[in-house]
Amino acid sequence: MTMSTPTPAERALPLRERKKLRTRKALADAALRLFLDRGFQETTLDELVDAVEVSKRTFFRMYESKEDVAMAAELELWDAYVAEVAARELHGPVLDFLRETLVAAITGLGEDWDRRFLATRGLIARTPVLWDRSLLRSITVQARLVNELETKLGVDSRDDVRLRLLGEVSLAAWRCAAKNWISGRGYDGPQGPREKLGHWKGPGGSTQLIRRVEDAFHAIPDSLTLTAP
Amino acid sequence: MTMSTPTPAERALPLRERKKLRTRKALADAALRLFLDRGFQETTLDELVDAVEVSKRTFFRMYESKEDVAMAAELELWDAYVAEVAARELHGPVLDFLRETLVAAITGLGEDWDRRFLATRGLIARTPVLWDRSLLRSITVQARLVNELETKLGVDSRDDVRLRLLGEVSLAAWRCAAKNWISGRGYDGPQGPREKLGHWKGPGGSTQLIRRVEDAFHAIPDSLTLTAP
DNA sequence: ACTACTATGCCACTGAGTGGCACTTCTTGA
DNA sequence: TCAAGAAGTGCCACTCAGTGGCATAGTAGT
Repeated sequence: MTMSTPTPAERALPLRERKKLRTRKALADAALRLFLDRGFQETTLDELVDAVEVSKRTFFRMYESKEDVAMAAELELWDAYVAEVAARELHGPVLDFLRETLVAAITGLGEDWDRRFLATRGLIARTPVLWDRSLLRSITVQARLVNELETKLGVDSRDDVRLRLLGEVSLAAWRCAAKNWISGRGYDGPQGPREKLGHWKGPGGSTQLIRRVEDAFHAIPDSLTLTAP
Repeated sequence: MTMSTPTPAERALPLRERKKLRTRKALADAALRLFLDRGFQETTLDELVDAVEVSKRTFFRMYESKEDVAMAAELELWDAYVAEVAARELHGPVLDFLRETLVAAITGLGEDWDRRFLATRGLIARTPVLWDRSLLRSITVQARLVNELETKLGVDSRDDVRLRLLGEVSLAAWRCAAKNWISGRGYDGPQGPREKLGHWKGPGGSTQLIRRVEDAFHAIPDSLTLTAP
């Protein structure tokens, strides 16, 4: 386990918690490295656990499954998203709220996350079981979001359908955005070429990801009226 | 393995195929019975396989996983849906097309399916792993649908986002519909009380399911403009 | 009947995930 | 400062889905 200079936030936590977070992070880092190197299926949990010098039992106290540790970066995003939704005031169109909040969550995660997430999505894209799990997580987070929004709006179960649909649509937009972000490098979205933008965090960076997200959200109304000749 | 009077469609198939389909069905039936009786997690594959007097190896030639055999009825629906989409002419609003086709697929599956599907959804609702798997399948079918629609429409990858979003939204509507169908028995949708309808296949029948589907699809445009005070 | 072919059975094996208990390490309160 | 007590960890045996390989039995075509 490598030592690193603890952030102020870490310092505030009791020693026990800090240690726990450190092995948690060590597991995620080693997992990403091993999986990228040898492949997800090809790497066994025992190998991962040996590399971090932790028992398998401890691993399962940190992560629910082998898939989850590979997608640790994505799980961080979802936690940030839900927290952001809970923290923000809600008024105006809910769909806009969900988009803005998602963008805010991405922005708030920093550059290190940026790199890890890019690598993670690459791994997910070429590993079917991870792809499935990622899909599933994106739907599960929708339930958490809708739950939060219900409290905020105080809706009864009658309006439920609309709210749930809205959650589904938002996460659907996310999935489209994330897919395009990884696969389509040379694509200029409806907002025109990117060179004019000025500062952005390089190819595949979170700035590009955010643009994909906004493109996808903006495409929603049009998609509903899509008509065949 | 119980014998039953073969339908004309079955008679057309070679003997080998018929046998295969029969064990396939026997597995699905026994699985549903056992899982409903003892619970999904509590029943092992070996027990199921023993009950049908088939080897475990054979089981995995029929179904991909333990989850899949429990959701056999749902898989039938998805196959029917995709087939229906492939068979129909496409013109007019694509969202309407997807709704109508889904309704047609449900209608075409018959009363036996009706009963099995109701039981299946009940099982899914109280079994987390099945719930997850069902969610996943509903997203996977979306990929198949979009694929089919792409061929029909001849769209380039630029329009892809809209088409994919449309697929996502449709399946999202389905998930809402299916959830409400199982959980909310006493709920009168926006189309008014049901007693006036005349013929329908009883509580939880596919006629009710279809109404849920139509309600959910109709709620889509409204949900997008949902606004907080 | 003879030959493809293909579905099935059998069996050993992998590997994720769990339960239980002993052990170590941190926290807390007197 | 030191003794509980709590929380985290390691070890080990176990369950059970899912797979690979090969022998066998039943089916289709000639």
